[in-house]
Amino acid sequence: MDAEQLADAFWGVARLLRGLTKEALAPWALTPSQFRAAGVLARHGSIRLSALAEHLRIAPRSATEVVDDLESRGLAERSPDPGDRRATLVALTEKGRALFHEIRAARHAQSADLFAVLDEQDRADLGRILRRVQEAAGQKAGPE
Amino acid sequence: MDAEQLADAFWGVARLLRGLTKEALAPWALTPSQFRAAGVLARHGSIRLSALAEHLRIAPRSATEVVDDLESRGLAERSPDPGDRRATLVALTEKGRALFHEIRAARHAQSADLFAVLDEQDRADLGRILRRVQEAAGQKAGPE
DNA sequence: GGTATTGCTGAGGTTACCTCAACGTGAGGG
DNA sequence: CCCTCACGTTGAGGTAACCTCAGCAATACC
Repeated sequence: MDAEQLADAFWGVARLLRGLTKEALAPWALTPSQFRAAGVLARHGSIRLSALAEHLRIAPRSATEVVDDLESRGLAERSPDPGDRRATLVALTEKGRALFHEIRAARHAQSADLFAVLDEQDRADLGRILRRVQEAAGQKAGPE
Repeated sequence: MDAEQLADAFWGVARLLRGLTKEALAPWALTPSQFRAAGVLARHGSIRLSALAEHLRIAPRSATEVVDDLESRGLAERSPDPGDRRATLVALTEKGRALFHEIRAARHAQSADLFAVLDEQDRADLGRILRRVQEAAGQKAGPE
């Protein structure tokens, strides 16, 4: 199996997954990048804007923007970092946490559907193979 | 292996591939979308703007833009469709074809590197599994 | 031959990023 | 103690890659 074909097959599935995420997000009018940010906040609790940017692998300035969006919708809130008055901490509000978990469940159900055609063996193989590719490329973490 | 984890592993590898393409394109200052369009033109020869848009799965108006870019760099050219004076045919120039093949070779080498950690069995499994997921989702073609 | 449709493009909008410069704050050296 | 330098965030402004909507030819249909 040739690398080119593998890459092609890859993009096909990637497109499917992107479609699913978009679909799961549509009812709540949340954009994928807002959802990703919410995911980081859900995992890490109250963190600095710059730390959020690092997790998302975007520039700090861009994190400001995503947080603005989430904040304007009451899903996240800023608070001053008590230990350093330059810094701002960001955290999900109760509403944000609830929405995040709701969407995550919907998306989970969808991707489960997508991969449901694979038997347990194939799923395990797929996971193992993907991880090996990532590790070999010196890639530690997935998309946070 | 849980669907969520599979999706995560997936995005990790997808990000790697995206990085590779960007890297291969950088020396020639070609954007990914221009490269994709060039690929369609390389495969299909002289086609209508609207047909190009379909292959790329973008709006016709957006194809106009990509073709503008390629044309301004001397990589593609428009010509009137002899059979329908409303339509415009687009094709790569000689220069465009040469550049496309050069970049394609570079990118091929890179993705071969990325998948080189896998043995033949894993590569075959990966290809088979990805295809099955796509077929089950009713997805015929890869990204043209 | 009048009406609907098709193919392209100008105008203008959106999303998700980016860089650069400014501003307040913190930290280390003399 | 103060001065300079580094850090954290944000305003201003830019970019790529899309989008829709409206307009203008040219074609197709009845």
